Amino acid sequence: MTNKEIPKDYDFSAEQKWQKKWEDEDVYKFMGDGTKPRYVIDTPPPYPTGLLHMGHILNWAYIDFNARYRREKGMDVLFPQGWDCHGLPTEVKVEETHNIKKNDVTRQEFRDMCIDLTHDNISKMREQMRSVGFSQDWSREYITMTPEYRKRTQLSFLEMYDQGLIYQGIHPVNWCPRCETAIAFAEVEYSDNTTFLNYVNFPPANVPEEILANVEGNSYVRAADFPDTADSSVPGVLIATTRPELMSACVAVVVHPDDERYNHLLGNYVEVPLSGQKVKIIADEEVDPEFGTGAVMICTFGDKTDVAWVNKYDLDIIKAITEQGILTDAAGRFAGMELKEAKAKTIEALKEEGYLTKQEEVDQNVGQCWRCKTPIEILVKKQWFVAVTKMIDQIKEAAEDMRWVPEHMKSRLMNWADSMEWDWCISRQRLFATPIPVWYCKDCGKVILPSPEQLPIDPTIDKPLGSCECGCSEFIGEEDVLDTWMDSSISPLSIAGWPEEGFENIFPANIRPQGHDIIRTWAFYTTLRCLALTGKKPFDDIVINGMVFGEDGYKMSKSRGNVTGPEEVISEYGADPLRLWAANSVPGSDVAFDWKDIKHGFKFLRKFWNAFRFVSMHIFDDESKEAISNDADSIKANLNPMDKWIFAKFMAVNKIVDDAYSDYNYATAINAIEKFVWHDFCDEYIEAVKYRLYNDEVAEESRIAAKYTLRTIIRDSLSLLAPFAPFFTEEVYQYFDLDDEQMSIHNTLWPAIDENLDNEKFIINGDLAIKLIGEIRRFKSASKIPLNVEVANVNVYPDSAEADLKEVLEEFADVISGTLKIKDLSIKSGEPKVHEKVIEVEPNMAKIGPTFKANAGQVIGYIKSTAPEEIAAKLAEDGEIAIADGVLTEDFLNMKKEIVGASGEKVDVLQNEDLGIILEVMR
RNA sequence: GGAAGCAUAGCUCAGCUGGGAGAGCACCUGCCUUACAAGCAGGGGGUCACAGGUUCGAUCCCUGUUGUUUCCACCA
Repeated sequence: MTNKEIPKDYDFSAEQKWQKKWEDEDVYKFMGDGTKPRYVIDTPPPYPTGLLHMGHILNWAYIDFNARYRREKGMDVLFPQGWDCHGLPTEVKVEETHNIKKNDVTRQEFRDMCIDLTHDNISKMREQMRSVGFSQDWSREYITMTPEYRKRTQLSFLEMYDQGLIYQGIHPVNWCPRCETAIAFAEVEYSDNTTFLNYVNFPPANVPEEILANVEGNSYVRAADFPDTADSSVPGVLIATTRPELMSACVAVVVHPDDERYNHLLGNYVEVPLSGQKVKIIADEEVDPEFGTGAVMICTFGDKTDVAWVNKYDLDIIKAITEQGILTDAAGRFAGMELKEAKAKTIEALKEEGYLTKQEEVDQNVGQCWRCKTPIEILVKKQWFVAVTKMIDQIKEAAEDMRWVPEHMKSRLMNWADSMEWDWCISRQRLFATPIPVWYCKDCGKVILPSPEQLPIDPTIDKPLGSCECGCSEFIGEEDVLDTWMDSSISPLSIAGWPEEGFENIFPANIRPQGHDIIRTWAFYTTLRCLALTGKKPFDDIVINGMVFGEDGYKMSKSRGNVTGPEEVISEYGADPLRLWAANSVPGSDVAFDWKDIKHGFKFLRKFWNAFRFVSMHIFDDESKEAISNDADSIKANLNPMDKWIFAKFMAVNKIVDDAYSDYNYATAINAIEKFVWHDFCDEYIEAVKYRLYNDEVAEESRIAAKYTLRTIIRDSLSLLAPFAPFFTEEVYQYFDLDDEQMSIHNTLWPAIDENLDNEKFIINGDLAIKLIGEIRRFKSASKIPLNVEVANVNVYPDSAEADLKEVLEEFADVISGTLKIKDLSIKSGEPKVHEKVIEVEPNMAKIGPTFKANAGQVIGYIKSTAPEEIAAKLAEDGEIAIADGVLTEDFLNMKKEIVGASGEKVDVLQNEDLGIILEVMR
């Protein structure tokens, strides 16, 4: 490909060509044959909305960097892609687009529509992922709605049921009246609003003993059993409530045991206004006497505390709300009303009948459905549960055994585990989800499970293989379906092929990348499920990515209008700059999108391209081709000190970048690469090598060594950059002469460290030369001498006290004079004819501190209070100053000197204290 | 109410286990130097939020305060 014209500017429009090449050549194929160490990524299965947003880009960019890096390090990488299909949003979308309600068609028809929509969305997102250059092995794709996946989900249900970890029970559940389904606590989010706290008088009720005897164990007497109506005007207990519409479900009044206002009333009964039941006054420590009136009515159920109290005191349950959020017959005159209406009417009635004494505004934190934002209710329903509370300790242990990046994210999971009070409700009253694989015997009601071979099943359609123990052969299929987290929480098992033989070779995964917003759901549930099903933790490392904010610093949202779509960036700058933006961030922290960063990435690639273009003009000719292919070893013997410098620098950068990639510190990696390529290689090395390429007087060996160095550095730099910029690096790589032209850079290995060139001395020496070059450049710049104009003569006077300095400079003399166009450069011995004057003496804390310890302050005081010249004079005479039980020498000081007087009027004198060098420049 | 993160140059952020602080962008000054002017060379700019403490020495460790973000929480 060397004869090909290399375009003047980098053209990113070829990106898709490379993407196709990679897929055609199966560059990302996971072999799984054990010939290479395996590296398994438990990629998140996104919800198929049909649109990839910046948050996805950030998350997947991290995953892709990691996958590509591990491949370069010789690992067999499994980077699968899954899709978490089931859920309400798709159902809603289907209803919208087909303009139907889910009950207008059969269950199967509705599901089919959901499946079609999901397939469409997946293929859109798959294309977008390709356009960003993500390197999934698409042959390993999984889709949670397919029969194969459902089989696994249902099998996992059966296994956990057999272990007693899944059970059916009557429990309070969080209920979304709009979605008409139970939801898990993890799906409840809280929002602040204000409401009225209503002060309601519960008048005293004198319930006769004989009636109380009939209600033993219960805290309340139904209005029907003791209809005597109390007088609203007689003060009983004043309770404060934000939910007056639930008064009909009140089963007790609770106060703090030490509250003197009420403790004489404990055990007495009061009448609940409007609905008329008589409830007992009981005591509990949880009541805050400071809030409201210090007296609380317990309803079944207004909130989570009610549930706790009902359980604690074994109170009766009055079902006051239907699944649709309508009041039941228990609500008497308010039956059939929606909650909002009932609340208004109740308050009205309380006012009219004289029960309501006061209303005050309070802040409230109300739980709502995370998908539709409808306030949740607590209902008592028969539901399926996973026994989370049995497994808390195991989960915490497993979490301790994982490597969390960043570390502090672990506490989110730990806190969540510790706050777990209820089991995980996994049944949902929806359609588009994995069916719960059970039947009930029509006669005896026994739960009938399918055999594993039968799976997947839909119990509303399929039938059990045999009949029930009781002889009955008619069954009712469970209509409820599973929470979608039941699907996605087996992802690391699914990608490993569980339960098929050999899945242990691919499980646990090496890494779980995910957002911090789903630690309490996905990470938590996955850990739980994998422990239950295999006894093992699901992954070794868990790397958390942050959220993406818009350019204005707020979370990207349509309503705020600060959304930038990835496709917008890609069409303008290509995918690689977008990836570089993602790279330049710290895992776990939130990142703001910024066009400036995109442009910077683009500029870096163009800089790299230009460097390559320059290099390409020299390394693809016959001379270097032949020499390099024939005898690399003898070329290495001829490396000039500048060549050794850039090689040694490269070895150092190689190690830094290698470590950074393996620690997920992508910002460190990209910054190190950029600094090396842009500044060390382009600004310093290329400038210092040009004279060897252009000047015919330079020996051929030197020229070939330069070409070899240029070629190797640029080639190997591509490898460091390849995980970040796969398209760009492939494009450049393909210009190189290859043994196998079809080979992709993404099938090549990480550059090895050359021990002979990994030498810090080369770096130190080269840095010295570069500083000197900079010093003279600065002089030319300040003297308005164009950099390409020749300078007649420069005398260099290295400080004779600095060991080896003269030798090093002599080694670099050619480079220095060649780079700066100095006609005659001499490295002199001895001192120039100038005087030095010490004008400032600064203490060197790094040396004084450890030596003088507690006396350091005294030493510093001396240095600051003594004239610089006096200190210099003493040192010049004795070489040391006795002070504070110690000896102060020049090593402990940073002395700033100035040159006084020059050796001749036509000579400019420069000095560089760092280097210990004085220069005489003759123009 | 509980827990956690963050606070460093005008802006966005780096700063590994304590030894007088860096990058990019922005700004200023030069230069069309045969890869690159969307470039190169040079430059200005910071009591490292505040107050204490440990230490010879703190941007870094400890305590508190303030501000900010996130996660969690039953205040009826």
